[in-house]
Amino acid sequence: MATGRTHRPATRSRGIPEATVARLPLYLRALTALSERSVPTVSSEELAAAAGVNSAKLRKDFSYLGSYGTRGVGYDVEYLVYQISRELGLTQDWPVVIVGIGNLGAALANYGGFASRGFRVAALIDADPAMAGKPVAGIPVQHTDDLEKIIKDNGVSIGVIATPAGAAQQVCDRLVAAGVTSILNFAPTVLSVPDGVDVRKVDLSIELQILAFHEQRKAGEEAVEAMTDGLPASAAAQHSADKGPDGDVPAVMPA
Amino acid sequence: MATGRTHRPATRSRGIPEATVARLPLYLRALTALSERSVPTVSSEELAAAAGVNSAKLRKDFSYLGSYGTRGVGYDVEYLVYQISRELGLTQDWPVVIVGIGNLGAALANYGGFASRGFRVAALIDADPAMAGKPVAGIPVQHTDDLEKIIKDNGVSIGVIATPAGAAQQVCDRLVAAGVTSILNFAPTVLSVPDGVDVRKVDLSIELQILAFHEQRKAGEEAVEAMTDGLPASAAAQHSADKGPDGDVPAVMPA
DNA sequence: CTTTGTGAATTATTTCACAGCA
DNA sequence: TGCTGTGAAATAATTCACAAAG
Repeated sequence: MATGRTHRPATRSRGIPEATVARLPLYLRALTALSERSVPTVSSEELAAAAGVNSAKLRKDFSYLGSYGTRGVGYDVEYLVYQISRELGLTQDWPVVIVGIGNLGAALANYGGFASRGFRVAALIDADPAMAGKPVAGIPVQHTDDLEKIIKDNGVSIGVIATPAGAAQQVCDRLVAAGVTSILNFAPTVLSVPDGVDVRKVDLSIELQILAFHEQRKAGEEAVEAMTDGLPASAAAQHSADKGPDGDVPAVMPA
Repeated sequence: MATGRTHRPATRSRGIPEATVARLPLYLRALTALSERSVPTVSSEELAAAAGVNSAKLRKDFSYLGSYGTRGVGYDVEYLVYQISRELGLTQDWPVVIVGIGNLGAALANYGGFASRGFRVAALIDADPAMAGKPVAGIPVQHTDDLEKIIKDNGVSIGVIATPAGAAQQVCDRLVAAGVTSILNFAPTVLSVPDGVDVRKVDLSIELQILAFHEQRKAGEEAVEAMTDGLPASAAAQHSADKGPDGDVPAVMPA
């Protein structure tokens, strides 16, 4: 049973829709920026604009968390930051390991956003013996042989895979066997994992292909542009750009 | 009307659902692998397994493209590769520029997956004068001052932003003004763009936060595990892991 | 008078399940 | 027979639109 779960719509519910969960980080980022500017409260309209969604969606999203706003006023920025952080589990420390310290792995290790919110790079792991001991982003790279020990010693439950595609599944299997239950995969491969393990993928190549699809369509339409006939205007055509800037569905990366 | 569009369900239709479009690259990758192994045909069941989705979804997805399979047999690998490539617009060349050649930008420039399928890194652009002229991945970095000229001279319609968050919107505005209509944003910011411009984002930080959310839930459930009572087991919790390996919704990156 | 919170309506996506073609 | 293609049913997500709280 995929991450099993019993389920129950009953009572209070704790069933936050996946689509909502995916937007919480966006709200949190916008709120953090407001917090840094010492803005005390914000309306759903303003916050929605900052996060690039519409206000109805934002309010509905927040309604799954509880009633944290004040009618006629808006939301208390600090309070919301705390509530969302807690909901996302960011009030605790999450040690993360990055496996595969090539160009991308190094870029991820150097990426600041990590430390900021609950995440801490506990270790960098690479299969190349020549890399062992060399510091990347101030952290010494360790050899793959010690992967299991590193995971266990640091209590790591989240792993980032930035290896070549060919090595990804094997690395994934070892991470999972060692106790990792969440994986962020940058390798252009579909990983298979047992139930209870979450995988998210980031794939540049897929993203570019999706853009190419829409790009091609734009080009084709220029030609058909004229015929704005009054017929079945049919097909909605929502793709990305919802209202404003929006970014949308899934993500991807190299392929 | 996001990216405008007139549309017409009529006749053949050309309204491929966004969720389907997002999966086509996955199918294409799996098919390409089969093609390299000279596998002539594949069933929806096999291909679905390779792509990490279920076969009903795959067949439904393909049904939007047309009837490319043979009942009782399956799909011709080469033919499907061609059809999907064409649908995604990969049979043409897409010059791409990468703006912001830091750790990440360099990693992207070095990333092989680019060239493979229709995409070509036409130029690397950075604001640091010290970078100008230095080759990264064999391509000389050019200065931001020449951004507009580079876009126009190369007929670029897809831009990748890998700058710090603070510079992203400005770079985006210039790209759009110069003619770019599709943007892949790696900077942890919401970009605003005019209608007709597509933006997709890749955000490491958001992905990690989504994983943390599910991770936290897993931990919480261990405690409640026992009480499989018929009462308010509450919280649904369908999150990721669909059936098999699946990878799911949106994607993200640095924050 | 303003802005939240939320049922109800709408739209999108997934899954079922099976008729029908090769 | 085996497997595709697809209506119809089931789920999920979004948007509307408004009552009610401050």
